[in-house]
Amino acid sequence: MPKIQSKKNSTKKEVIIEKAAKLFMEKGFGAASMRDIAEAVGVEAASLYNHIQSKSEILQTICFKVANEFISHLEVVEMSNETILKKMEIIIRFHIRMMLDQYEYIYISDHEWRHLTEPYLSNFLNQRRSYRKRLGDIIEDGIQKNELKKIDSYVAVLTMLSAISGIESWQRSRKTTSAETLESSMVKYLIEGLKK
Amino acid sequence: MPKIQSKKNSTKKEVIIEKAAKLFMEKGFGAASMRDIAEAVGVEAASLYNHIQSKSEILQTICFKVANEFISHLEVVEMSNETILKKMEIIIRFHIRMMLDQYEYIYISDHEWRHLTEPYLSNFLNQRRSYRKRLGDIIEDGIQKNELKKIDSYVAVLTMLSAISGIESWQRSRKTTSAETLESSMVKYLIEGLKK
DNA sequence: CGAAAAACCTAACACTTGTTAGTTTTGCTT
DNA sequence: AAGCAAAACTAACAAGTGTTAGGTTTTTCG
Repeated sequence: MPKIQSKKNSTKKEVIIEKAAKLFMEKGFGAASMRDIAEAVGVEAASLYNHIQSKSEILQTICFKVANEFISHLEVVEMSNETILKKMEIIIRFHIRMMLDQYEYIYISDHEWRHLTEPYLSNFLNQRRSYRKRLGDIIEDGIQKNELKKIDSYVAVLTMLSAISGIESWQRSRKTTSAETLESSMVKYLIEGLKK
Repeated sequence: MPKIQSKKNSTKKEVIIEKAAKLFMEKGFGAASMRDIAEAVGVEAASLYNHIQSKSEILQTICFKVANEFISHLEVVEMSNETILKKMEIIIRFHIRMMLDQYEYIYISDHEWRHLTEPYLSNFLNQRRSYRKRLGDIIEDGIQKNELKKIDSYVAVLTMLSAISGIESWQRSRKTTSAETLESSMVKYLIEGLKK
């Protein structure tokens, strides 16, 4: 029977990854040491290796967990019977929500993937390229159906995605700008620039 | 008389910073070692210290060079007699151009500033906050003058800036998407979402 | 040329890195 | 209470970190 940890119904491995994520975000993957992570978990560095195989594995877990969530969601949207505009809105909202709910994981997957080692690095980049391609296809579909402004679909995808994933610096002013304001304002900005 | 280096009319210090920038971008500030930088310059690690004071100084130089360029430009735009919409377009175009011309420096200033040490870190963050505030003020001015859509100005600034600074991944597909296409498509996207 | 200055080199420092080995403690099941 | 496995510990490793000291070569310039 799998070992279940005290708090939060989470494995110790999950606790380690969670604490590591926070540190990777604050100091960067390279600058956050195993001893830092161990201290955050409340244990000696060597003890971490009872639960994980390497520092790299932590980064891999985080990056692919995020990638898989986005790909799964995209699959659902692609299959759905919504208008193109609605599809785009759904995707944008999903990205913003992910950013708000799982800020640290998303941040790491966005900024620290460079430190992945092969073959994980290539794998990750392939998945990302494919995701963007499929998003671009949706937009081109929308242009052809005359639902969207005529715009370079690749640039539009990049603009959209980076606009959303750059909300990092918003995080600390959560008090002055609520999540709802952020989401609705951003959707408004990003969608009304697309609508014909 | 100041020492002038062989190629490109640049000081050796500038060469070091240039090479370091490339490495900081590829591997991150923490993972790029002085010995890596030295090798790129074609010299031993210790010799670097004839031209710079520390690894930190390189990062500081890059971050504040970028910050100053943006602030200077903003000052000019603020003083000008353009419409608000035109002002925003000028700023957006400037950001995109900077991204294309000085990709490495901008990338580092955007992503590696976390590794600045005090008091430079606080200083940098203050400058950034002030820049965004002033950009937000322009937008609010535009809303009041009925030139722009009614939108949360802070969210708009963040959306705009992060959309632009996230073009990192575009860099390697320069062949398929020209700089002109990128700039015009992006301006179209970002401006027409603002125009009333 | 000859001297001063600038730039470079080798060697070393004190410290941190990820990780392994071997041992001891913890906590559950019989 | 005994036994067993999981998980913690201490100690150490080889390699890499930024940086300094001191000596040697190269460049500059009168």
